[in-house]
Amino acid sequence: MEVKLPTFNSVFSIDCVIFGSEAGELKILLIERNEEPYKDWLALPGYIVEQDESIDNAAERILYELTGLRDLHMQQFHTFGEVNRHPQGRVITVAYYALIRINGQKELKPITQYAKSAFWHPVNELPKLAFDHTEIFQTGFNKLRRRLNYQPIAFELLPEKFTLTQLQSLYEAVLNKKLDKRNFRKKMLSYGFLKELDEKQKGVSYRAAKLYKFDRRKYTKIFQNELNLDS
Amino acid sequence: MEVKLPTFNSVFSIDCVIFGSEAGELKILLIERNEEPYKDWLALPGYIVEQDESIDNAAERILYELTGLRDLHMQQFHTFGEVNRHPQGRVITVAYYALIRINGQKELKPITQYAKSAFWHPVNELPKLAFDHTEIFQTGFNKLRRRLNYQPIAFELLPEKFTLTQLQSLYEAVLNKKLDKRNFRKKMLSYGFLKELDEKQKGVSYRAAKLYKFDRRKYTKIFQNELNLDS
DNA sequence: TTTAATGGTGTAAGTCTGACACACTATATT
DNA sequence: AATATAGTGTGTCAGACTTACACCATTAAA
Repeated sequence: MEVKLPTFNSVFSIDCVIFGSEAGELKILLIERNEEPYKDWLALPGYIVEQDESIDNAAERILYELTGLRDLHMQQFHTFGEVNRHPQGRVITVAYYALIRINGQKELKPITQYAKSAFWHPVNELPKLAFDHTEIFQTGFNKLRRRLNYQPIAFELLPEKFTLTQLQSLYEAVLNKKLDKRNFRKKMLSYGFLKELDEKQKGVSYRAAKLYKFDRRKYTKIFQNELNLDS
Repeated sequence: MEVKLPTFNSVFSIDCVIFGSEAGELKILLIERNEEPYKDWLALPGYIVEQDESIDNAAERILYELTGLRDLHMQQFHTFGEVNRHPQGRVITVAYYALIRINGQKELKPITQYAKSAFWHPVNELPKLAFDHTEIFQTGFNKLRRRLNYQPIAFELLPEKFTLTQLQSLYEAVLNKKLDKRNFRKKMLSYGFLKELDEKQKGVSYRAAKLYKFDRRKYTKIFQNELNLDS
């Protein structure tokens, strides 16, 4: 005896909380909606999952179609399933987040008509967002904070070569508190996955700082154990 | 101009990974399915979400209907959205987990016909489970491990009065490694949320151990800050 | 009374954390 | 050439925490 699946019971969608950093400031990727409901509002990039794609793939596709960005390593962090999240019916959403270095090369440009534009916006002074996106953003931001405490993920946000001061500012922006310069440097260097370069910062009108880069091989070696548990 | 929601695109369900401990052994709650597909297989308690209930409510309802247990504090930990998880079509599942003390009083008894029975099974030597439930269980177990490292959640699993050795055994079962007795006791007691009782263990044929209970008020006070970040 | 089984306890070495202040250097300005 | 400016780069100490490690105490049963 075959038993059939019940008919579909929900609309299923993805929202993306993408953090970037630029000019020492932590930013988040937003789009301007071009569709009702909330037409013309700002929102997190998000859309509906297709029936024949996994949610991880859907997240990549949707982000790409709405913003032009691809190949980020997004991770889901929470699923929002209240009944009245969407004014027109039941929608359940898995939220993903990722970190990325912002650089001019990667152009932000929606592929589909559903977004008018995509752009980076500072995480402070965030405007009102469509749907429950403010809550989704907050949850994602908290997740990022907690994670930063036990995994050095900040490198994803920085250019390839960076100074220790830049790294520290980023930590301070995410954790929202001042850190002690000497202790911060001591600790970061003690991990052993920062590679000191023979280069210095350029174009500054004061003593130039040494540049470092992130040694992913050493990092992986060191954080192997923690990562193994991370599924 | 009104734009309608697309028609529903998925079946949405919940699975529950419920940990309990009994006789010093860590166990998980399973059901015997009474429905195709996977009729007669063992599985995690799980079922389909209704259109008019939030996923958190759905999780409580479903667990109750399949096992008779209620009022646990479940938390979602991951959403499974591969395309071919279910042999009959697209199903997306949010997995929840919770900890509970097993005691004889709470009878396990399915309310609905969808489960033949519900029972506790040791987490070691787990049999093959229906669908991708083995993977869901593993992910949940890893989550539990990581969480135990920064929150003393083990109390949820123990009877009201317990000995330090019982507490330690539970930690060892979850973390899957031996701990040093003296260091473990020192550390647990140093937190200050264990209340020493004037009672001792009974019915053992060796020196009886002191009983302790968990002081939830102090615990909350101490872990307030960490919890605030935990959304 | 002896045995078997588990309960209960302290110390020392090493590691990590957090607090704290000043000289150095590159450029821009006069 | 001298000086101002702005951020770079560095060491130490105290306290807290972590880890390793071994033996006597108590109870019930034989």
